[in-house]
Amino acid sequence: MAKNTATASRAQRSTGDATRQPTRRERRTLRQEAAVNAAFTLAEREGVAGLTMRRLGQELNVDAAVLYRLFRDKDELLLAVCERTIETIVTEVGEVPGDESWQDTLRRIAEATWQVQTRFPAITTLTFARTTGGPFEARLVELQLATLARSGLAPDQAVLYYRTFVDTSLGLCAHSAALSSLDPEVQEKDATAWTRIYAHLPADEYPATRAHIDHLGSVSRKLLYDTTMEAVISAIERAAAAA
Amino acid sequence: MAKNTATASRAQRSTGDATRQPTRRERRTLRQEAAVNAAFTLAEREGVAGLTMRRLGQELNVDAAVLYRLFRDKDELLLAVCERTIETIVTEVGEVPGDESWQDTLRRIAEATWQVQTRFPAITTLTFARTTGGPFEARLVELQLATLARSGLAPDQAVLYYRTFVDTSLGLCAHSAALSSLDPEVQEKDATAWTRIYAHLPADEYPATRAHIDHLGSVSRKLLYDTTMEAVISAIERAAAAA
DNA sequence: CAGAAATGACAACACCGTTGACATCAGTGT
DNA sequence: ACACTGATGTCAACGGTGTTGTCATTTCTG
Repeated sequence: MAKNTATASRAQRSTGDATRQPTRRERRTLRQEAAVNAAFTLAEREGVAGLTMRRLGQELNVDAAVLYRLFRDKDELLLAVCERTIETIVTEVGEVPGDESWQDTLRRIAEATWQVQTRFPAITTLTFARTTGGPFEARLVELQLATLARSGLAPDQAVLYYRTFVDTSLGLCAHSAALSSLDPEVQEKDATAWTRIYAHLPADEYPATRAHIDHLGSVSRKLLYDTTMEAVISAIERAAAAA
Repeated sequence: MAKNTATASRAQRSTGDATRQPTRRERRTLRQEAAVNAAFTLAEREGVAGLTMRRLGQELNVDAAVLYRLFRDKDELLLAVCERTIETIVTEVGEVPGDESWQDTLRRIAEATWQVQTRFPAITTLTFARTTGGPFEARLVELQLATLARSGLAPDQAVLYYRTFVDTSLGLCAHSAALSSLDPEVQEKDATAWTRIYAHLPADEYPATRAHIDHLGSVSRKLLYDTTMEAVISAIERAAAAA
């Protein structure tokens, strides 16, 4: 009997009957998603150090111990947050037109990754080096490998340049996110370091620094990112042409 | 009179008379350097989370409170550690032969950065996004700008590609270091994810992943790093040729 | 309707960064 | 030689962290 009702309500869920109250299991995942949502808003509002289990509980009007019934520990919560981030990237990438060149598809992915990093720097800092093994991660990997394959590279080369592309993008996004996640005062100090410190170095010992001092402060992180990703795409083009 | 003795002992220090006991100020910097040294060994032995003020004090056979007389807070200690890391990189770069091409000098710098990151992944993870404003950082910036200038790029372009080079190198090194700094069990999980998860995806929905599965596990991080840095150097070459 | 499962609140543990109070010792000026 | 000032070290404490266990209460199920 128990099995029947469970099966029934699960079948019901797939029909989308909204009047029926959700199963226990459904409630559980609903609450997990609520926790992930709250983690996003909390981390971006309070910074990297502000995302603690107690404050997350506060955000959900619930004791922190409850979170340990939804996630084994904080790390598992972060993995769920990470998977959600990847989902956001996949959504941001959207549909790839059939006639789009593989170069433009890579550009589209790089742009989506950057946009998401810009929107959630604290989350990016906390999760950029993790692997979720979740469905959205798998979809993104598939899209990237399929795109690289379109360049005509042999499988081993395609994999090499896939990882080059991904890790370069991730590394730069994480770097930018880490800078955005520092204390505002430290951030200000770093930003003005060029004019505060480097402009006053002795010109005889630091001629190159002096010669370039006017331009050092005015390179935007986005321009830098685009320049690097174009360099990687060019490298892939040349490797594909050689094959 | 007080001033005279102070001046005397400082002059003495510069003469290198080892029999004389050090000034208070010298003792202070000696202890600071000892703390930085201990921070390195402790962080690499116990991991990122193992570098705490209390344990660092233990390592030095001293109460943790003493450290707050050497550094204002943990962040200032980390900045000192970071400057020391840069010093290590500068040392690793060594003397640049006068007839070396600017490309090879960039390769030399990239290699040194990678080597140091490999040696101290935990420290790299803790400090990669910081700016010290210290003397070794200034020297490294000067060397890199001077090298970029040798390519013949105009100052604004030289600065753009200098930052592209640096941030790409730093981002990739930090990414690698972060992976090396995860719990060994998590690290193992991530490393085997390709065969554990991706090899069992349905082939009809994930054809590209399936087609490349044999190669996915066998890309070394160093090869990936070298590939990216060569891509950046090629981009600089093309930009220089266009100018 | 009784029993089992889920949920929630609370206290507690060990550890963290950081600060303040106090004792001790070394070096200096008179 | 002595008093004194400043550096050094020890200890306890504060508020915070991740995490676990206990216990009551609610909710679902057989």
